[in-house]
Amino acid sequence: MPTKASLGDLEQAIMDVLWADEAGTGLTVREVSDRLTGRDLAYTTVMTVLSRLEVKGVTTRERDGRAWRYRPASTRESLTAQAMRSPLHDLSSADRQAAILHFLSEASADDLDAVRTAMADVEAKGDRPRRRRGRGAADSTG
Amino acid sequence: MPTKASLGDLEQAIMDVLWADEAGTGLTVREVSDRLTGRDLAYTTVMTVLSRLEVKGVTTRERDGRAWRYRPASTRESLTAQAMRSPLHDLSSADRQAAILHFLSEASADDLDAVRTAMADVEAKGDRPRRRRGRGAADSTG
DNA sequence: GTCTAGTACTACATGACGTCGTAGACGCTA
DNA sequence: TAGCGTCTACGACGTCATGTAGTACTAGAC
Repeated sequence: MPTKASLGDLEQAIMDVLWADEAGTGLTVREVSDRLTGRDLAYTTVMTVLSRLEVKGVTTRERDGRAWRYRPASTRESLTAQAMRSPLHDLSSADRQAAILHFLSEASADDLDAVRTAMADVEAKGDRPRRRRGRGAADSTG
Repeated sequence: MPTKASLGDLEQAIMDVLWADEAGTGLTVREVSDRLTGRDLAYTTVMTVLSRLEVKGVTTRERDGRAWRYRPASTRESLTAQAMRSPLHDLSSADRQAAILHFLSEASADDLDAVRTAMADVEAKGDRPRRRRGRGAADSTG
């Protein structure tokens, strides 16, 4: 898996389509292509990007007859979290702390709320080995 | 000012040198070049990268005789914080929350401590009622 | 004038991405 | 069995970011 999970515009747009798939059975190239509104791309373009995404490990695919069905390899929030973590990766502990402080000091009120809520959640889970599906923030996106 | 502040390896290494400059008066190309240990680069290579960094807005420079003195345009933590913020940029509020939750749920104990401390700090400073979208993204960072 | 140390400008390779075209395989149908 | 439509595999090309560096020009020091 790539430590760096930054995607290009089209790659991002295609991941959005994949993440929006309610059924969760995955989408064929044709289906992704049809749902990519606003862009008028050749079928092969979508296919190429989907393949690259699979090579990067961002999607998985299974055969469905002659076609492939693509699914996101991870949730949007997981990928986002990974992208947030990545800049911290090579820093010393002190630098990480400073960066986190900086990050929070410039965060919006909404984001700070999210952090508070999440911290409570994480601490609740960490303090006791109790397994409790909280608040539903974790499963909004498949 | 690029929203995206991801740097290449050499760019990063050069920023490290710049950040390590205690004097704070900035470094010339020659000085940066000399302090870049481990790499045996042509003077012009360093110069080129320093110029690009300046174009990107990551460094500033002032004349010192015929030479330029380069300084980081922002602190390491500021740039890192910006890089952490960037993946959240285009997400809906719900997705941001989910991503933040995910980020924290996989953070190390040290990082969680840092978050706690930072939260306390931030809250102490901004004691006003939340719910406000008061301070946004205004910083020297640019 | 000639050195020397800087800068400016140009260049080239590689890799990531966006964008397709072509060739070949598979299944259905006239 | 020959077509036709639908897929995939592979290859290609343009552009942009990065790493890397050469050459030309310039301002002081001798």
